[in-house]
Amino acid sequence: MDLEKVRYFIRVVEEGSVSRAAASLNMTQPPLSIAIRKLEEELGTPLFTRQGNRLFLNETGQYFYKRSKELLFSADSLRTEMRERGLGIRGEVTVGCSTIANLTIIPEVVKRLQEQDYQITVRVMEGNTAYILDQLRQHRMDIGLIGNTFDKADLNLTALLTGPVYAALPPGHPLSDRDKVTLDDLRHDDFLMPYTSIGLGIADYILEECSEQGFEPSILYWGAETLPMLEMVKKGLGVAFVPALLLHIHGLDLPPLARIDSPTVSSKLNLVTLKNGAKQEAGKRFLEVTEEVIAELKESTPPVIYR
DNA sequence: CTAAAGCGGGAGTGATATAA
DNA sequence: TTATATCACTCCCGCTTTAG
Repeated sequence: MDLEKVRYFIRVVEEGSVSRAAASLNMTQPPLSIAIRKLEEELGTPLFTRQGNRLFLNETGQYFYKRSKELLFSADSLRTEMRERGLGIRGEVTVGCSTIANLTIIPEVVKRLQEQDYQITVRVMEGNTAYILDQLRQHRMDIGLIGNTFDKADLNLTALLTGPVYAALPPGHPLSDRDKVTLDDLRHDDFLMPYTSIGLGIADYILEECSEQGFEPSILYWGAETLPMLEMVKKGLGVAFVPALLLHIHGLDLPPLARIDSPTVSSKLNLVTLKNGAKQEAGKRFLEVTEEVIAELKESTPPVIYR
């Protein structure tokens, strides 16, 4: 069904005459008469009853008029929606990230998108690097924010943030009043290590640094998530290692933290996308805002007070 | 493979027939 | 007289064919 014909029909109904409708549409009467007849033929039912040379909208026509108005309204909405999608004002973006990124960066990004009147739905899927890469490759995810660094032929990796790593110290630890510590200071502690599934992560840098300082740490636990490890620290089970980003989470009850004083031990946040993935405008907008949030994060002082 | 030519159909115009 | 239907015609757009 041709929307143009439907538009013509509506005009004929609203003007009450084919001739007047033709004049208001800046055309002559014949094609409009033909358009109405073709529409009736296509629908298989008359929309008007004809008395001599006059048209009167019949019951079917009245119903069709109501539905036509809805149809055109819907078509207009669709047009606007598609235009806004094209401009990146509207759309959906699926992001994979760690719990920490989801607690720090994502809320601020969503807040700004809302403040700027973007109608972008952000779908967040928390998970480890392997899960995020898998979802990206299956086109179920547009953007990944991950801590690990790696080199994969089909993926683009961009560094967004590099910061220090903090050692979370158990209650009563002799170094708990220190601002910074070296790994050598912790050589007799049990380590709770963040597991790296793919590429290089915090644990790899720690192991490398320990090796340089001539010892092999006692690893009590390997875990994928930081927050459970912090609970283990509070129970006095060992020392955990957390990225600087953690300090930007509001309202966490953290154990004493001391910065690891080392050039090699760092925490990163990388952006990962599929190299040949479709770049939709909503995704680009999300990234712009994310980069803005991260730039401000670098400048800001973490809200967490630690010793 | 690309660009021009050819072709057909749809939509429009103006003139006119037709009906109340 | 007025409004719709029909006819012959033009124009334009998009598709197919053809030539280089």
